[in-house]
Amino acid sequence: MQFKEATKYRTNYCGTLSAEDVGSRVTVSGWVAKRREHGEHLAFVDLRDYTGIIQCVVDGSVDVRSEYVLSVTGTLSKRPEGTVNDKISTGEVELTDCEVEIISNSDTPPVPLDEYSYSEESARLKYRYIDIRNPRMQRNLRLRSAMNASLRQSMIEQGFVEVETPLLWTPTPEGAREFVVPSRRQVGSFYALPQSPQIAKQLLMVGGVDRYFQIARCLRDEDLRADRQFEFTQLDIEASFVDEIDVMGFISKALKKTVSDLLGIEDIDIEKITWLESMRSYGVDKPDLRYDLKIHDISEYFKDTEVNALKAESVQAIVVKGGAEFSRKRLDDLVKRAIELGAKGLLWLKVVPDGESISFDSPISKFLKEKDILGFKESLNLSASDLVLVISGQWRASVEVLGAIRSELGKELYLNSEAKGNNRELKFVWVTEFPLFDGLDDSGNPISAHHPFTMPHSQDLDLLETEPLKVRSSAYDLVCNGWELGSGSIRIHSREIQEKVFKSLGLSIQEAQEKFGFLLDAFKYGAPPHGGFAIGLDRLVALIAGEDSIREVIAFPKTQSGADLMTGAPGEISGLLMRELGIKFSKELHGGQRVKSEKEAFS
RNA sequence: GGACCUGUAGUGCAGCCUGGAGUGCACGUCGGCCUGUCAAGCCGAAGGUCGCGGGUUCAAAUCCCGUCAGGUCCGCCA
Repeated sequence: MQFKEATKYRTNYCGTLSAEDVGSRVTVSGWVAKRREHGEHLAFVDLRDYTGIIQCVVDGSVDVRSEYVLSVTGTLSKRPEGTVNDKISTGEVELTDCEVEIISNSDTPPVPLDEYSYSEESARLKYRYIDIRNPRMQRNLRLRSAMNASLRQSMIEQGFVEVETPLLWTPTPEGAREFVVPSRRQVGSFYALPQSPQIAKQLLMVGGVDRYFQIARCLRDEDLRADRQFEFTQLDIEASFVDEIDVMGFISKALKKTVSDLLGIEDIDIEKITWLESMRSYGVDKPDLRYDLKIHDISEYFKDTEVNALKAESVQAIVVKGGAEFSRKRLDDLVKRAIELGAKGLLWLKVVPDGESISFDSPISKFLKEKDILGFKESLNLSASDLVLVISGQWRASVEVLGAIRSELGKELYLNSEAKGNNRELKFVWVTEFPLFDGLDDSGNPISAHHPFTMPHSQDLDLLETEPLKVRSSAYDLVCNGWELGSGSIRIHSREIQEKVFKSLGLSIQEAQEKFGFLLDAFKYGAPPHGGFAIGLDRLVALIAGEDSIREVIAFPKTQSGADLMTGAPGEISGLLMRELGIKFSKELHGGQRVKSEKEAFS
C-alpha cells in the first residue's frame, strides 16, 4: 500500500502494519471495529481504517464502543507465542502500551459493519455514510477510482483530449425522456440535462478537436433497474478520420489496460459477432458467452409437419443438457414464463433412453411422426437426459423469447451452480452490423435503432429507399456477460446521406432543421468523417467487482422508484422559487405517466 | 402502466399454509464477572404500532381487500 505522509493523527495505516517495523512507536486513527474486555486489567480494541484492522492492547479497561473514532499511539510489537491471528493481514503484530484518544463517540450503528452481517439494502441506503465504511463499499469505490484513472491514462496515451461539455443543454426531441431544468431568465423555457454528450462531441469533431474523451455523467428519466440509474457515467469518446475498426481498437486498448491494471488479467480476449449471428444463436443483441446453450434453427425439418404446434414460419430450439430431470412443475413454470414473454407457448421434450436409441417424453409425443423425431435427432445431436425446449412462430419473436429463457437457465445452471467459478469470468464481445432501423412507428416510419446520425453500412446504401428495415448500420455494441456495456457508431458527415436517412425516418428537411439545426449547420462548414463510442462505467466496474447491481458501485444511488433514502430526494421547493421560475403545479395533470402525444398532453 | 417476491425488537430471521396472550432464535445493546482475546467467554436484563388502513371472526402477525415502502422482471431506456 502506498504510504502517505504522516499527519498529526496518523503515522501509519492500520492494515499495513507488519512484523518488519516491530519496535517503532506508531500512531493510527480509525473506527472501533470490536472491543474485547477482560476485566479491569486488559482490553483489546480492533481499530479499523480502509486498509484493514490492527489490534490495540490496552492495560486496563477502556470506555469505547463500536464505531467510536480513535487515535491510538502505541508500540508495534510481535504478538506473544500462540496468539497470532492469521485471519487478518496484521495478525502477527499488535500495538502495546497504547495511548488512546477518543476523537468522536458513536451511537450503536443501525446497520452492522462486520463481515458476517448483511443488512437489507434499504437500511444500507438510508445510512449510506455508515455502509460506505464497509470493506465491500470501500473496495468498490476504490476499484472505481482506479478504473477511471486507468481509462483516463489510456485515452491520453492514445492522443485523446479531455473536454467537458455542458450539463445544461437544449432539449432534444429524440431518445430517452429528459430531465429538465426550468430557466429563470426565460420563463417558460427549459434546459435539458443531457442523455449523453452525443451532439456536443460531434460538434467538437467539427471543431477540429480530433480525438475527444470525457468521463461524462448522462441523465435519463426512465425507469430504474439493477443495471440502470437515472444518472450514470460513461467513458465517452469521439475521433475524426477513423472507421469502425479504429474506434473498436481505441476502446479495446483502454479496456485491456483497465482489466490488466485492476484484475491482473493480461490481454483479455474480445470476441466479435454480427448482430444477426447474435440474434440467431442467442436471441439477444447482448449475448452472455459464459455458457453455450445456443439456439438452433430447426425450421427446415418441420416444413410439412402435421403437429400443429410446429407449423410455423420458424421453429427454434435450445438443448438443456441434463434437463430431462426437471420436474413437471419446473417445466410448467418455463411454459408460463415463455407465455409471459410473449410466446404462444413452449414445447418441451425430455430425451429418454430407448434401448440402444433415444425417444421423447413430451406432451406432444403421441403426435410426433417418425420424420419429426428424425428431425429433432438429426439437427440437435441429442443424447439421453437432454431436454429440448422449442418455440415456433415468427423468427424474431421466437428467438427473443428463447433468448430470454436461455439467459435465465444459463444463470441458474452454469453460473449459480457449483460451477460458480464461471461467474467471475469476463466474456467481452463486440456485436457489429446492427440494423439501422428497428421496427416502424405508429405512422409507419422506421425508428432509428441507434440515433439518426448513424452511418448506414456502405454496402446497404442502395436499400435506404427500397427496403430500409434491411439496412445495416455502422453501429456496434460492446457486451460483457450479457450486459450491454456500451455502443458507438461511425456518424454521417455527408449532407446527402443525412438527408436520405432523415427521409427514411419520415422527417422533412424543415423538421430536421428544427430539431437538429445547429448540428446540420455545423456540418456545412467542413465536417470530418468521425465516429465514437461510450462505455457505461457503472456497469463495467460492477462486472469487474463481481457485483450484480450497479448500486453497489455508486456512492449514493437511488432506489427503483427514484428516491434517495438518505436525503429524501426528490424534495419540494418553495413557492417563492416556483413563482420565480414561473411554475405552477397541478395535481390533475398526468403525473408520471407516459404521455404519448401533444394532444394527450394538453387534453 | 403491469407481473412476482419481501416487510415481525437496533440488525438478520423463524412463526403465517392449518387464526387462540407478542411465541421464539441468533447478533447487537445495557449491567455484572473475567489478565491473551480476536465473530472472546459466562451470568443477567432491557428492547415490539408484527409497514399502514379497512374487512371477516368470539378472537388476526396469521385469512380477505386496499395502500405504502424495498427488490427482481416486462413495458420503457434514440
